[in-house]
Amino acid sequence: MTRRRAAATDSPGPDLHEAVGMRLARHDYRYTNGRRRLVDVIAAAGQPVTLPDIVVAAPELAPSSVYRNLDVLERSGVVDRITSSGDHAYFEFAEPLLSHHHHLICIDCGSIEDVRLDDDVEALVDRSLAEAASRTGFTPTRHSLDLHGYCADCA
Amino acid sequence: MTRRRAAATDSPGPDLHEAVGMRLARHDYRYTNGRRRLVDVIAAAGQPVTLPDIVVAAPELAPSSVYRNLDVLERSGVVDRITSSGDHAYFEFAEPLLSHHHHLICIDCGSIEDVRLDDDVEALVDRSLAEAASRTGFTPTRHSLDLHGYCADCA
DNA sequence: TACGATATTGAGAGTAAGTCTCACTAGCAA
DNA sequence: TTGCTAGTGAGACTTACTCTCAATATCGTA
Repeated sequence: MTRRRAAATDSPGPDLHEAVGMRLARHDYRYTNGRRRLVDVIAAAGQPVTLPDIVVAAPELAPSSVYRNLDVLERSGVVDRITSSGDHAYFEFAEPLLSHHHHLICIDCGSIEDVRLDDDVEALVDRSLAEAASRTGFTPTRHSLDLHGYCADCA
Repeated sequence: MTRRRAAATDSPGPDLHEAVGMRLARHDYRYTNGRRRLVDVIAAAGQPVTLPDIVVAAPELAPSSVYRNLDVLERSGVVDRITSSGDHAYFEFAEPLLSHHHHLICIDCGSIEDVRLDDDVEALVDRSLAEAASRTGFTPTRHSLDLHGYCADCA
């Protein structure tokens, strides 16, 4: 409600679309108009979005296509899927399209907000986790450090 | 497959049932036979379980009752729900019934394994998160630090 | 122990997030 | 332009989970 990662209303720079296009091409996917529009909506939101958020912001996008394209974007490393306890999954840009951060997840209304930590904390967490994972033969790709509780509205 | 939190096959001590019973009573819930059986199954698994896991282990439990009782146990602070990208939600005992730990989540098969970190890492993470949360008016109840990647079987 | 009030149970119907199908269209290579 | 393949969209479909309601178990009280 209060914070925005950046100016949320203006269109993203050409660099974002270029980066997305390259990731899609690397996986032999085309960067169609519908996918470009979807990327625009996610960028404009400036925070994790659900499918209803997307189709409200861009009613011309067919829900079935949005679901399919979110899957394509996830496979291409453009988008991360966040599954909270709410009804819908949330989506936001993956690293490094979005700088590393974490989430404040409201266990009442299910809303998700972004938060960032100090670099040295991140480094320590990564080292500790990598060490613990290697003991069990696990190959990590990313970590998610989320805080569960009540948002300002639900407290 | 390899690790077990404790002897997984024998029945839990009376202290677990006592602790669960107290938490239920605090929320005006009864500790019925079905709920006791459900707690037994979760304890015997020694790792996060899904609804199919539960009804396979205890076919006498009706799925609708298991869902309802998992909800009751979650409200009472007995159980935590873990929503991964897989089809089913996972459930395991909440703290302090189970000591603080984190998860290795396989992004291929959806399996979830437990892992523990050093206390000083935990303390640092908690301090950093609490500080970041207080800035936005968020009231934290717990944190979840999960590692996403490929398990030994899917790597 | 018996009884009354109420929480819980279980079978099945219902809900809805997300996936699949398939005819049609857009994008790319030659 | 032409042919081939990837992408689209409307709607049917799947299924994890919730809701309903009559039957039953549990608990406090006498």
